This record gives sequence, C-alpha cells and structure tokens, in this order.
Amino acid sequence: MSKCSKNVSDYVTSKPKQLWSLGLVESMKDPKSIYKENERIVVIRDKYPKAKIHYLVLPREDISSIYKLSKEHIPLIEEFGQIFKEIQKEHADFFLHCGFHAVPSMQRMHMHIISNDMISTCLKTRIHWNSFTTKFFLPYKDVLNKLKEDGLIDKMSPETHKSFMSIPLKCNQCDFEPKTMPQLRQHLLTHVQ
DNA sequence: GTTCTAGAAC
DNA sequence: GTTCTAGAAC
Repeated sequence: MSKCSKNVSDYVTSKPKQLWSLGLVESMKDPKSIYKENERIVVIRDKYPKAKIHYLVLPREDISSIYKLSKEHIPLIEEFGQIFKEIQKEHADFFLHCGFHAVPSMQRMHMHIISNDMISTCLKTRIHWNSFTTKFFLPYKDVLNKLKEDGLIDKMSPETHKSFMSIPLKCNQCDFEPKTMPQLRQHLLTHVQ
C-alpha cells in the first residue's frame, strides 16, 4: 500500500492508535486528578469541565463502556449512586446531574457528575452542549433501571446520535433558543445560581 | 476527547 | 473584515 506510510509500531502493537481515548485511564492514576477513591471506584475532576462542577466516576475494573455491563454489575452501578449522593452533599449549593453519554469517546466506563449552570470556558461547541442537555445524556437512574430490567444497555444508532447532536441550541434552564454558542454562553451567565 | 483552521455566515 | 462552525488529524 504505497498510500500508507504508517509506522511499523502500528502493526506490531495491539494498542489502539487513538491514544487520546485512554486519557481517563491515565488520569485515574494521577493524584492531581483524583477527587476521591475507594477499593472499587475512582472519582476524577474532568480535565475540561463543562460546568462549575464536573466530575467523572469510574470503576477500577476494566469495563470499557456501559455497553459491557450486565446484571452482575448492578451493585457497582448502585455504588455510583451512593457516590453521587455524597458529592451532592459536598456541593449543597449546586444542582448536580449524573448520567452517561450514549456514545462515549473515551475508554473506561464513566459517569458524569455535572452542575446545571454549564458555565465554563471549556464549553465551546454544539456537541458539548447537546451531549449534556438532550437525551444523548442517559440519566443514571434510567441506566440502573434498564440494567435491572433487561441486563444490558441498548446501543444508540449512529442516526439517532447524529440527530441529537444537530438539535438546535436551547437553554437548559429556560426557553431561550440562542443562535450561536457565544450567545448561549453569554446567556448562561444571566441565570442566578 | 481536543486542536487547528478553512471557509461559511454574518 | 470578523465571528463562528465543522471536519481532518498519516
């Protein structure tokens, strides 16, 4: 393949070429990223927070995504809920959401814990916005209930994924429909937290 | 997941 | 002319 001038290492290693997708697994080992941890779970601060409060809850067990879950993981996921309750108490002046992205980019299953202000310089694109404010964001309780009832999480089709990402911008706290992300970011600052 | 940036949109 | 979005990344 003359078109391909790939490194030899691409062929001799089994590691994924998208090294960035392992970023969370790396952060789990970094004391500066860790917010709290126990025998089964690590909570890290999101490296690019999309709100004033934004944590990620991850299992130490090598589970790549919610699509690898089965009924045996129910106790683990229930502990995610306990961690959320703890963290909400620690941030009583914020309204926190917890849930999973339907199509995650990063490896290692992770639950987002994020405040509803959505005020952050890292919140830049429509995709950022829609991944937390549409049904692309799978609420924790829905995922737990689904696991209890069916023993697995249904994958979102690429078409559905695409449709959620292209939904017009709408404020998560009122009816305002900004035309651009800069307008939305400016608008969010007007909400009293 | 982010960065970079071409060119669309204004 | 500047702002903003969206697709490639070897």
